[in-house]
Amino acid sequence: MQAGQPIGDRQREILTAIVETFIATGEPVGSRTLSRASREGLSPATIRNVMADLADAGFLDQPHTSAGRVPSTEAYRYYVEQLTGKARLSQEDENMIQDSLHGVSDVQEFMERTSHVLSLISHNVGVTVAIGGPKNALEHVYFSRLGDQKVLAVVVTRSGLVRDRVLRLDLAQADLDMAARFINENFRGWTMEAMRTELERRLQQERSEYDRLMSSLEQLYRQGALAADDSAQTVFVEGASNLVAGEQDRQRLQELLKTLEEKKKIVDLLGAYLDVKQEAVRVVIGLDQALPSMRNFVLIGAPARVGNEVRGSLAVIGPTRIDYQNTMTAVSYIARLFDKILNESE
Amino acid sequence: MQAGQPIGDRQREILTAIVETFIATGEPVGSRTLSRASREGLSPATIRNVMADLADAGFLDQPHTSAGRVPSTEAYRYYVEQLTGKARLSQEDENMIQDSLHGVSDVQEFMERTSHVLSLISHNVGVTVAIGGPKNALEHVYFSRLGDQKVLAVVVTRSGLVRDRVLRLDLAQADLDMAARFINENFRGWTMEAMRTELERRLQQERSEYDRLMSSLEQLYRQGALAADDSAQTVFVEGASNLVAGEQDRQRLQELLKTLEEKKKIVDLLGAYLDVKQEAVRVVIGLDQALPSMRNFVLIGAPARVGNEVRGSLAVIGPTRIDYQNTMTAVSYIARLFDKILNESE
DNA sequence: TTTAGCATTCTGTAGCCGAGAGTGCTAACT
DNA sequence: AGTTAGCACTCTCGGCTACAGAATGCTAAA
Repeated sequence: MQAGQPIGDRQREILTAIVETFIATGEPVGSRTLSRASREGLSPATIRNVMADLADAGFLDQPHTSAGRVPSTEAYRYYVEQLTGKARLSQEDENMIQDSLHGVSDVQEFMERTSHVLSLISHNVGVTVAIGGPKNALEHVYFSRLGDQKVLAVVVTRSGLVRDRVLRLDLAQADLDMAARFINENFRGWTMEAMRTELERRLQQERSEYDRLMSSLEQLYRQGALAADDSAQTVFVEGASNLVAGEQDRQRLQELLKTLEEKKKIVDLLGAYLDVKQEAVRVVIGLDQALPSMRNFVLIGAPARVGNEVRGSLAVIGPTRIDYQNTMTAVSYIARLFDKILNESE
Repeated sequence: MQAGQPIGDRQREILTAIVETFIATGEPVGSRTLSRASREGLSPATIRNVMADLADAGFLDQPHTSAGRVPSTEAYRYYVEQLTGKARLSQEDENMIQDSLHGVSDVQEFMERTSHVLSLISHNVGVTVAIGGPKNALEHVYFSRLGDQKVLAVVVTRSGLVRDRVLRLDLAQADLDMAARFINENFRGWTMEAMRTELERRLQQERSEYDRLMSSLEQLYRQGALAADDSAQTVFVEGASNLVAGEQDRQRLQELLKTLEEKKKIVDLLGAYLDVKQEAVRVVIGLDQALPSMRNFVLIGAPARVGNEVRGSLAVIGPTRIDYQNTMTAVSYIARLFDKILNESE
């Protein structure tokens, strides 16, 4: 068989068996083991032939001459494509999710709990990012003078997301109140994005005449009082301790944990791979492209949306040797749940 | 020398040397090494005698017959007591702290960054807890109906802490506004604690006559709309990856990381050991009392206060073999900085 | 009181051996 | 042509031994 050729039935079957056995045991798979497991009762020798072909085609690696075979990155990709996706969550896992997420009503909390429950179910690292999208509708703003040069700005969106930030500004409470009243009266219900462009337009236009209100607004706007919403991303990483069992090399383990501690990298990772437009669960095999420390790691994730609006993303990060089927089902289940639960509250 | 006796000059000197060498190298310390390092030029034999005494007194352990000595828990305690505390932060560390904490103006953010910078400086785990104390003065409340059965409650305190929570309640926006206005007009500037007791009193008193406002208030109060402030503790744990290098036993390493993931345990730990009344840095040697997985671990922490009010706590968690002097100075430095920086903003 | 010397004890590493597992190839079988 | 049995070969891993190195404890001398 040539490298890169499509593979036949028997090869597919054996490849699948190898991947599954390796995922289950973590040890290189030999022809004898496979022969015993195969329901067609093929002899080890036959299987060896097939394995040699698969190895030529780049689906199998061999740690050393006389060891069994280990699935290559390609093999995992192929395996995942084969997966029917019609598996169901175990009752136990489903209960766990329901218990954990029941009654939650805001994105932040949902994401926090999700990362936890994902780590429990997958026995790997659960990762979630909550995003305050620019499409959120403004509900209410509130400014409060804290002291010299300090102003607290609170923005509440219709979906219940609350963002606060402290600005360096010296405005009197009266001016702040005026500014807040202006915004609340004029922009309630607008999306954050629209509100900001409109506000900017007005500021431009009326800049000439010196106006107390406009001046306050300008200052607040420039300091980002109203930008608080978009790029605010909160990252939750849970279950990093699960990696200890899987990773033998201490050096690598440490790098791995360190990477997970860098929130920004996590945001970028999810951002890069989880296509916002696509709803389905995405499986990315071979994370070392993005994060060198994550050689042999995979990402199983999905965007979390309410209706058409993306509010964050959820994923499991784990070694290639992960239970794809189960993890995918769990991720997809929770992504749907997200929509269902949070849709009510809008 | 009897166990429990006070120790003499030479013994103290040698004990200190042992502790310091062990902290530096991590290997059991032998008499020859010590003899070479000792500036008095004592012979190994002499030192062996002293070491035998110290071992009798319970300050030294011996991993096995022909190994060097290792400081016992008692030895660390003694060592820490000896520490003068007049050490200064290295310029480098000081810069790192200043860069990291400069311009921060709220407790949450301060704590988040502190845990990070502490982990960098100590090469161990930086842990902080931000507390919204009951003594916080109320600035403003805001209620918003989100949809069926859902109400968003936002509480802002004078110090700029913002707490939001979603309640299951079915009240009209008009009722919510009325309730909010009532609270804002009557209780602005009260401490959360005082506000709640007074509110409860009034609710008791006027329960008989059915009043729309009172009913709304009661429902909000019962659902914890105003309790959001006290027990709200946010935990930041940073630098767990540093433990990988130090801990050999994988099993233990995993337990350790798992423990650090349980936020509640961390809160309890800091709560139990950091005496609110005491200002100084506290060093707790032997954390296994509280957390069995933390055998051979120590806590170096301090309460974080603004004026007389405690707003959180910060600490480093690491193995007994930690740089006490430097860590203590850093913790104490940041604790003072906390007061200084945040005092301005009130 | 301190030191030198020495027998003793324990660890860690290197090397060796044999068992076990697996492959690849060839030749026989269906 | 596809499948299987047989066999030589390779590589890992666990156990065992031997040995060097580091420290100790004790005794006796300075």
